[in-house]
Amino acid sequence: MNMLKEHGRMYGYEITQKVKELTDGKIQITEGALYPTLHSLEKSGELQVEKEYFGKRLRKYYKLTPQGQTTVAQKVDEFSDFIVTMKALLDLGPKLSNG
Amino acid sequence: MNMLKEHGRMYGYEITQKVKELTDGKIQITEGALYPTLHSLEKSGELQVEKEYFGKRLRKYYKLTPQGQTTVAQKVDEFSDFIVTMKALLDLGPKLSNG
DNA sequence: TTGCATACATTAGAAACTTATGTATATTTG
DNA sequence: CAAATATACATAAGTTTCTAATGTATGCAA
Repeated sequence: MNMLKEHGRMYGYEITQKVKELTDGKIQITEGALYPTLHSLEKSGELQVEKEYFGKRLRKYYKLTPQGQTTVAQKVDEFSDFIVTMKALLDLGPKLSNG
Repeated sequence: MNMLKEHGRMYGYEITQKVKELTDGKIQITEGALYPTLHSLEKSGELQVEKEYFGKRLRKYYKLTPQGQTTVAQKVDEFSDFIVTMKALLDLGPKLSNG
């Protein structure tokens, strides 16, 4: 969801490729994980979908709703807090101080 | 497992309390998650157990085997890498640089 | 024309968690 | 002193969420 904030709108396959690219292949989002999640987020009003054809191939572009933007900001904050907590718990100071 | 490295040996209930304390209550390890994991790690040779009685109450003290120490170091490294990857993916530079 | 990439989707099975329950001892509090 | 809470172990049912597999179809390159 965070990427949608930065990229405006993206379609499923694009998300899998972008994440793979940005993480040097370390994180691979499988279709079985992604598509049900997108459907679920759409249903709960976090995402809005726009169907478009690229040639004869369907693309479903997803973008954040206002509600989705709030949720993203909140989730990213929570994740930041989690990292801070884990650094304290695992004593990860030196290795991560310069990312 | 990382805490075992630092504390030498700990028993299950102690682990739940220590994690709660070190994380200001943000992470609560439930018994249903902890005990099966400890049993599994013991079975796979990562942990060694020493049963002792404190009064009439049994305590099972767990400590890392040499194999377990290797595994901990490896897992902590993996987690550090993961955080670095996620910082890049989520653009978390400012908030966590001095986390 | 065969294989790989793009693009969607679902499903079976596995893994890992939460919540609830169970047993028993020890301590604190009203 | 009784009741509640804390200590200390453990298991089990149910949920969530992931991976791996499978399916359909188009586009492109070897």
